[in-house]
Amino acid sequence: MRWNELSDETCPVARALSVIGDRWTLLILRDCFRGTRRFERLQESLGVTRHVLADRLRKLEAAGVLERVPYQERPPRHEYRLTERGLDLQPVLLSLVGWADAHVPVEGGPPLVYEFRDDGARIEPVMVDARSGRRITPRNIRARLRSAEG
Amino acid sequence: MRWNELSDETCPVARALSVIGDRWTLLILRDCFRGTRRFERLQESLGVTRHVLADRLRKLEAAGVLERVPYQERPPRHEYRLTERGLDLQPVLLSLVGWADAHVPVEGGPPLVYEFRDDGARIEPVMVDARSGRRITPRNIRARLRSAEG
DNA sequence: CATGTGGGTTCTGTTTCGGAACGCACCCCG
DNA sequence: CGGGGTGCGTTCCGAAACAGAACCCACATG
Repeated sequence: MRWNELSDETCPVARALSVIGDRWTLLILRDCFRGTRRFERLQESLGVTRHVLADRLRKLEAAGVLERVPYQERPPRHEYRLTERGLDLQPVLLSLVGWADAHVPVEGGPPLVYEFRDDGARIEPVMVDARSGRRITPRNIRARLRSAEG
Repeated sequence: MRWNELSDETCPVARALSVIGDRWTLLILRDCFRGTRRFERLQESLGVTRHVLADRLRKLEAAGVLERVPYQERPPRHEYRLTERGLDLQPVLLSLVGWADAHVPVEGGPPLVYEFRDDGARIEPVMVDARSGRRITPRNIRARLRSAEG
């Protein structure tokens, strides 16, 4: 299978990965969530080659995850900002962080923590069902094919 | 930066991606969550080359995400099963699915849905704070560096 | 003995990547 | 005006990863 054929797949995991499944893409997005928006800053933060960075930013823009916003003319300069679609990737990043802190830890505990903006309360992200609020675990849910009517 | 140097990074996203950031790895894990456990089944389901599949399975086993469980001797055969560490990746998969269904949809709506095993209630996964139950959105949380004492 | 199955390894040619240099439009400084 | 700095890429080359296909081996079955 060619990598860009993934977007034709029915499976939602495959479709998501066709956009963000690249090695560097999630690291770029991590930096965007941190507030890094400019090419030069991304490049020095990530250590990725400029060529690859330019390519990924173009693809993320084409996918509607980032948008180029001009911040000056003459010379034309712009920054890359997360769109709503990009912001919606936050759960993916948070899940990765949660998993890494639990299973690939660094000594001294998690180097960064999340807290609510309004009251500073520490956050421990978990997945629940939106309606019932019930906790989702690997064992208490199952997937079901929604063929014609679900 | 070399790809396998990622595991030395402090950033938890980078550490997670050093394990599962490969193109194929999350697709392999998706199949494992579906119950596919054997080399031959994975290969035909994914369309990945046998070489790459063998390599990724070895790496996932080394990372403790999958384990080889023998199911017969003579000839020795084994299957790959998710460990606890692997099962804990479920939120990552669920977030990807949620994002893809919202932003890279297929016509006719999501092809598979999740429900609770005990009562069959449809699940819509969202992230909340484990303690307070408050919903997590891209805008209402912030990250904070935990330098010495957090 | 021929065929099939499960689980790989070995080849070869194509993509992709990393590293470094180069290009270009502009600014500021003297 | 000349030289350096900045921001954002593009071009080039050798190295790594990949896809596709063939091959291998230990069995089981007929």
